[in-house]
Amino acid sequence: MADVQRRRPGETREKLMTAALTLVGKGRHFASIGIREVTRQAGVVPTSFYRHFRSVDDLGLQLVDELGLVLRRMMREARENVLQADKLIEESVGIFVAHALANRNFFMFMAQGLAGESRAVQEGIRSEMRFFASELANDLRRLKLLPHLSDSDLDMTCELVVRTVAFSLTDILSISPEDDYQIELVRKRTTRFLQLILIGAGHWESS
Amino acid sequence: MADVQRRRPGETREKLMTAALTLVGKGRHFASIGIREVTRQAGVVPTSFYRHFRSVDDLGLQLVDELGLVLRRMMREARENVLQADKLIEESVGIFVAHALANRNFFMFMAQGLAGESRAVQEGIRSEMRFFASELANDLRRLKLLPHLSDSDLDMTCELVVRTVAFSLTDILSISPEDDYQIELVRKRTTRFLQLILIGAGHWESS
DNA sequence: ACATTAAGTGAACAACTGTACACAAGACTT
DNA sequence: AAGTCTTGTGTACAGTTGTTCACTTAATGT
Repeated sequence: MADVQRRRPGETREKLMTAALTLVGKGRHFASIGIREVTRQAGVVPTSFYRHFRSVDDLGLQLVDELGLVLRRMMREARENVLQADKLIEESVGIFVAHALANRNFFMFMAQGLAGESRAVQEGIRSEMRFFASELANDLRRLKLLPHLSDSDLDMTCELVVRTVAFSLTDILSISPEDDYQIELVRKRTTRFLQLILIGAGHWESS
Repeated sequence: MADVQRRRPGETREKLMTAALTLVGKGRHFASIGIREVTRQAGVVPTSFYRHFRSVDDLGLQLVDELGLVLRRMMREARENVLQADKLIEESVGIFVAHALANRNFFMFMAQGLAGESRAVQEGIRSEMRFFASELANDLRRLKLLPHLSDSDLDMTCELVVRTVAFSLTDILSISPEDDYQIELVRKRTTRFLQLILIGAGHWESS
């Protein structure tokens, strides 16, 4: 009945994934979302879900993959726009905040997943963060900043940077997106956090 | 029927709260826990729940209060045992890790709540962290460490310290509690994070 | 000593959940 | 042109959920 199957392939799949993100964006926690709820939000019959995902956790895993793409886009933009080293931190934080606001639902999913129910999702997000940190370390190495640090100390520093920024996510996401003033506060504070860390790294002595 | 009401007052209430924590400890996310599930775990009839809590979120709020007590106990122990300033970080991290392992469920609840479903719980945990950070700042002020920092810069530093430690929670809690080796790794890494931050604070110039 | 309250119980119900099954029709392969 | 695969649909069902209600009994206050 109705119009069946004149959609482009993968459309329902996308609809289901964005539906899940939408629910998360509305304040629901991913762990408490059910199959019927997602399909309802997506405007699809519950059975359709199984055509694309084994379970909600499975959908979560595929969301992590897409999250990886979002993070890579952000990284690329940062690399293109951050030119002078002296404004490096400020600009990077700015780009991060902008992306966090633009992809609010995605980053909410990320923040939730760090202590979420599914071990696999948890590990996936953690792994994305590690990747991000190692890329950051490569960039800093290439730019010859912090040249006195050993590789492992540089890795440690970048790990700490990434964690600090990730924690700021929970700040940003708990603010109403229109509250520019609060957002600005978080931006400044995060910048100072990173400055503090990099000053520490500058004076760190790799034994 | 059965033996009714020869328990001491508040016993069922406690049973319900520990039941919720137990479920969290078993890997469930707090946001996905229902009333019936809690009462089942507590060995109590579903209706009893309403005698003590309005909803699961309400129970969560009361858990946050108890979490505050746990954190204060930890703080006290740290204050009593950390004597020489040079081992301050190492010992503090050690005490933290020990408490995280001893009160695993509580700290899991805390980690979950930071990006949880209930706004109130979220704000509660955040507020506990702020309190902790400000107490830490007071201690550092009293000990005359970092005397060159302005009050607000010291606050910022302590905030960063607390966040870093809190993030380590997700590391610790994702490790099997018997895996001493991995725990030791997290302990060492967290210690280095804090050392890096404090070195940064040592060279920070409050404008 | 008696009335009130606090804290427990069991039965009931409508709403919702995940999942299985049989079916339809466009898309792809040969 | 015919057959297979993929994707979407509707129906069905047993199990679970939150919540209400009427009840019992120990504890408490006067």
